[in-house]
Amino acid sequence: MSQMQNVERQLREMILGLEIGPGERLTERWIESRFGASRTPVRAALLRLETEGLIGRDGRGWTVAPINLAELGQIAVYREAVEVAAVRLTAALEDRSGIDVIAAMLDSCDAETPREEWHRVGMDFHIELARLSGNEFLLRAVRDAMTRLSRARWLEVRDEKALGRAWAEHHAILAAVRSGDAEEAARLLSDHIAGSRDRLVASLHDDRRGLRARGFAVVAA
Amino acid sequence: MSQMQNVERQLREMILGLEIGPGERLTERWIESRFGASRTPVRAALLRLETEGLIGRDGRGWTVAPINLAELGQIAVYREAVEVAAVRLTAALEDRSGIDVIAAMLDSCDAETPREEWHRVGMDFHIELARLSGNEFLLRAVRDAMTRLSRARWLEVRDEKALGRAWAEHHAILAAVRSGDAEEAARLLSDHIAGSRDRLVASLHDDRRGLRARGFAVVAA
DNA sequence: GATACCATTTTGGTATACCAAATTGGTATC
DNA sequence: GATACCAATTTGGTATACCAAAATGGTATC
Repeated sequence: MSQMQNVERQLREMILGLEIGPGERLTERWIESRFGASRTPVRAALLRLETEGLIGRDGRGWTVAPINLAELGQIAVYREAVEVAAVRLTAALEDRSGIDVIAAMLDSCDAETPREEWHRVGMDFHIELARLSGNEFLLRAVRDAMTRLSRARWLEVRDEKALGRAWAEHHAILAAVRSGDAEEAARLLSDHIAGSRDRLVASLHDDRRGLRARGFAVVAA
Repeated sequence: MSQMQNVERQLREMILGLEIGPGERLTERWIESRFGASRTPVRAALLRLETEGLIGRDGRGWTVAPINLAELGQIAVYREAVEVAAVRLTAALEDRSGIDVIAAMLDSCDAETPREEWHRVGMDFHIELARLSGNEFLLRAVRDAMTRLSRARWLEVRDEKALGRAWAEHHAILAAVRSGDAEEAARLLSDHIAGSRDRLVASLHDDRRGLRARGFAVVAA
């Protein structure tokens, strides 16, 4: 594990965990002193985070990517395309063992589970489902999309009922995959993604003043 | 245009143009002397090319990505997902002017057009069609897929008849988009991509000995 | 030929100096 | 307050030195 990878991982965690907020300036010298690394691995880490869309350029300097409401809609279209393609492949597979693993992962979440874990499992459901497709490009696309959505999903106000509904939808998708019904799985997944996007955009839009009050950059376009 | 961007652009061109062949070793010091740059911008350029899938790691060193026949199949599935999603969005648009630009681009190719231009326009057709969708993620996915396919498509043995057929398919897709028939456009595009993949894989598989004789790394998995 | 050993060379990770470009903050003027 | 000017500071692009890890090639042995 090189220094570069360490810095990249830690920065990613700080950004996704909102310790460094959307829109914040990032300077190489700050990162160096923060992580006790020299400029070379820091710069390499920044380059990699840039390609993940977590940071971008502001003039010459670096900033953390803002929460972009318009982008959420575009990502939803993108994820629907790649996730549905993946779930069709997965539903055609004979080996169902991977589905059981995912179901167990979903079931590991209960009333005692911390919110962070619910958040992670909710995203991993999609990533792991795509992994079962065996298509590396679809997997990477889904993982990329979930990373880009991670902060927004975390900021979304969700109650127990919403979580319960999402989990029920997850299970329904798994059931369709398990029974080899690719059309049904695709339809359920499409609906799930669309519903998820609508609730997400509405929640963040309603709460944008509150988010901005916390210093987060929230942009509409 | 920084040194890093210059090195990245030139390296990409050399790789896509097969001046540096699939599987070849790349060392930072060679690149430095080749382009008269120092290590820092060279390393940054390498990192970026790595995320584009054009180069990868061989142990600690760098190599140009091989021609991977299995990957071609996976990319085809991926491109179908994202290109079809994009063409559906585009077919729903009221503004058809972008379609005319693409049609004109296709028509710019004739018997006098050098092969390089046919190659570029053939790929740009897909990229520009995706651009019309207005979805940045779909556009980037299509561009990424075409970049990864570029070398293989160049190496594919194609005669005038094959090119003519591909161009007719391009025009048919455009016509469906122009008439707002998203289903027809999606179907035609899917068929086009599947046909294209089958011919590509078959051509490269048939010619793999010849390619290896040229020093190109061609792998099946 | 195959294998082991070892000295030498190569290579990528890192640290740091230098410098131009950009930013910031203070001051003056209206 | 708004605007202009400018010195000081900050910041990222680049160059280069250092070093550990990896690779290479020669030699010895079976």
